[in-house]
Order: sequence, then structure tokens, then C-alpha cells
Amino acid sequence: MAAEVKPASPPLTRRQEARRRRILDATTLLACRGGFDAVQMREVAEEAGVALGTLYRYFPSKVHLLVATMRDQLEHLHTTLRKRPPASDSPAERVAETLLRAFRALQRDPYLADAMVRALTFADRGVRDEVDGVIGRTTAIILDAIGPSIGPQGPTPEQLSAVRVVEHTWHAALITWLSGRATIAQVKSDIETVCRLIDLTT
Amino acid sequence: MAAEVKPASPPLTRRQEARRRRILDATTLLACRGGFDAVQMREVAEEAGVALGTLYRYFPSKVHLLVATMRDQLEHLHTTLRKRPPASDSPAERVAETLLRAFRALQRDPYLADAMVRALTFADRGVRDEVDGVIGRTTAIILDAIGPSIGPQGPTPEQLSAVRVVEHTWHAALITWLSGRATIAQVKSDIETVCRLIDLTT
DNA sequence: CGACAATCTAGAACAAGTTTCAGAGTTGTT
DNA sequence: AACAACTCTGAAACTTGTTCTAGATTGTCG
Repeated sequence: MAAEVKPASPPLTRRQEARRRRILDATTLLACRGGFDAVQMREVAEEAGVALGTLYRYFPSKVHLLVATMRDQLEHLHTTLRKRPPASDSPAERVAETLLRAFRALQRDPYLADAMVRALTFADRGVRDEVDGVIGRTTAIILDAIGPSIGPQGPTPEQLSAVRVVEHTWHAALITWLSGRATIAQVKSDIETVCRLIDLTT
Repeated sequence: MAAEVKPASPPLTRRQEARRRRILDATTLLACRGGFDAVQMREVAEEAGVALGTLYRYFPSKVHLLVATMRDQLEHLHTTLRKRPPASDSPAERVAETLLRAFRALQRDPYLADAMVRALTFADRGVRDEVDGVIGRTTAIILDAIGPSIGPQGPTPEQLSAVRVVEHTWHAALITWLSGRATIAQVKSDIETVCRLIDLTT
């Protein structure tokens, strides 16, 4: 059944690295223009200067591609956050501050957010590894914000559950905002509400 | 704002009512077999004994169709719940009990759950009305479970925010379970965790 | 009943994600 | 430099959601 050892694909050559980057950049560009629907595989390939088959070799589906793009963006964000970490007093406030800052960044490119988040929540079992990458990055960002309130042995199961709930709320609240069913104020309120759980477990 | 009068489409004839029902039943059947991907519009039409064009007249997209199916299922659930309401002591426990019961029901047909929840979270602005229907039903179920702790003037904004967070977690936790990234135990734990927010606001 | 409008059917056609394949280009090895 | 193995390209084909059309059926109202 599932073992399916990842073949630890050989490191990419410089040209391959460049192709991959061109693909991700093309995806971001198209996503910024019109969200999930505007990211069309043929157009991504053309914009990246790559054959369609090659695009599919690098990213086996549109969802893989967009989730990888999200991971890429999260890496930027994490870097930025490390330079200017949240300054609030309680862990809950720091997490809320972090997420609200990320939310503000997403508001600048709502279409890009649409493409990434819809792909993330639509992803099925076949995209597990890539989604795990995104979730792992997100978790790391939140744990960083919680900071020293995490015991020396790492977070407790209760803390991890609270972090998962925060992430669930984060993604689902974004979806409701992106599909026009919640206002920005409601999203902010929901983020602040769910972050109260953090203090309950620290 | 947002008036957007629904044209109050003329009441359906008996045969139309029956067609609609056949379509929803066919959708449920196919969804139970293989989830979102197994619900193929041509097959739904054939199974329901209806032309493809007719299917699209009743439900303008696959997502509309699946969200309508979800609403249909939620109505069943709500009816069942009214007959045997949760019996726990605190509001939070009653909400958790309700959701865990629903979760148990979904575990019996994980493929159906997959089809419905993926459609719900993937839905875009064009499906707003239908999604609002589902969210409204869900909210009603949760408010019922909270019960008399809700003041006479209806829930406060804080309570509504907490309910939204519970719903966010509910949907997102289901997604992670369905895509094999969380265990049943984790989902249960997350539901119990988020329900603690209910007591904080009552 | 008869006429008119709305609805339904069957099937073709179109759009975008995905797969496939033959041939050209690269890369690494010796 | 020559070979094998892998990668990339270009283009066609296939799949499934969605749209469109022409003709048959149904429902309503005089």
C-alpha cells in the first residue's frame, strides 16, 4: 500500500532551478490577475517559457502548483516576520498580531490569496506532502509567535490542538472573506476570538 | 444593502419537484460511491433520468449541486437532532456533543462527506446564496445546542464570532480528516478544543 | 380544444485540466 | 568524442464541466 518512499529526487541543476522559479513566478503573476480560475496551465507554461509537459513534470497538477506557490509565499512571510517579530504581551495577542499582519498582506493581493487558499482547501490525498509543507510552515510561524510559553519539551498536545484550531479558523475565515460572505471586520474578530484559545493552554 | 431580490421563482410543479429530488438522490448516490470526483454531471443526469441541460437548469454548476445536497442532508440532521437533543450540562459540551454526533454520521459515508465539504469550501462568489443556506442551517443547529444561554435579544456579536469560529473549525477539520492529514482522534480533540470558546462567551 | 410560452430532450460543441508520444536537446560517463 | 539516459518540446488526444441548438413535450389560459 502507501509506503511509496519519496525517491529523494536528485538535486536540480541550475537550469532546472531557474525553470522551477519561472513557473512559480508565472503562477503568482497570473493568480494576482484573476485568482484560481485565471491560473490556466497552458498560460502558466507559456508565461514561464516551458512546455506543457514540462510544467506537469515539475508540478503534477494545478493544485500541486498552487500549493507550492503558497509555500513559497509563506517562506517570504516567515522571513519577514523573523526580522520584525510581534511585540504584544500575551502569546494570544502575539499570534493574533501575526495573523492580522499576514491578513493585511493578503488584502493587497486578494486574487493571489484566492488562488492559494482555494487550492489548499480543495487539495485531496494526492497533494498530501505539499499541503503538509504549507501547514508545517504555518504551524512554525504560529509557534514562533507563541514563543517562550512553550515548554522545553515542545508544545503539549493541548497546545497543538489549539494551534490546529487557529489554523483551521485562519484558512476558513479567509475563504469566507474571499467568497464575499464575511467582511474584513468579521475576519479580524474571528481571528481575535480564536486566539483566546492560545492563552487557555499556556 | 444586498437586497438583490430573489426572483421568487414560481413554485415547482409536482413533476419538477420529483425531478429535483431524483437529481439530489442521484448526486448522493454517486457521491457515496467515490466522493467529489465521482459526481460527474453526465452520470448524475443519466442516473436521475434527466437531460444534461435540465440538470444545469436546476443546478447551474457542480458546486451548486453539491452544496444543495449538503443543505438537504443538513435538514435531515437538524430534524434528527430536534428529536434527541444533546443532554450535556454546559453549552460548550452540548455543542461538542452535537458536532461529534454529526461527525459520527459523516464517518459512515466519508465519500459523501468529501463531496459535500470540498464543494462547500471551494465555492466562490457565484454560489453565495446556496452556501449561505448551508451556513445558516449549521448556525441554527449550533445555536440550538447552546440553548437558553443565549440572551432574549439573540446572540451577542461575541457569541456569533465564537459560533463562526466553531463552524470554521468544523469544516476545516473535516477537510483535514478527509484528505488523510488528521486522525479521527485529532478531529475530536479539535472540536472539543474549539467548543471551549462557547463557554467563554456565555 | 387550440395556441402560445416555458420546459425538457438529445446531442453537438466548447473550455480547461491532464495525458501521451515522437523527436530534439542535455547531461554525465568513460 | 561517443554513448546512454534522462529531460524538454510541440502537438495531438482525451476527460469532464459547461454551453448551445433544434426539435419534442408540457402547462396555461382563453
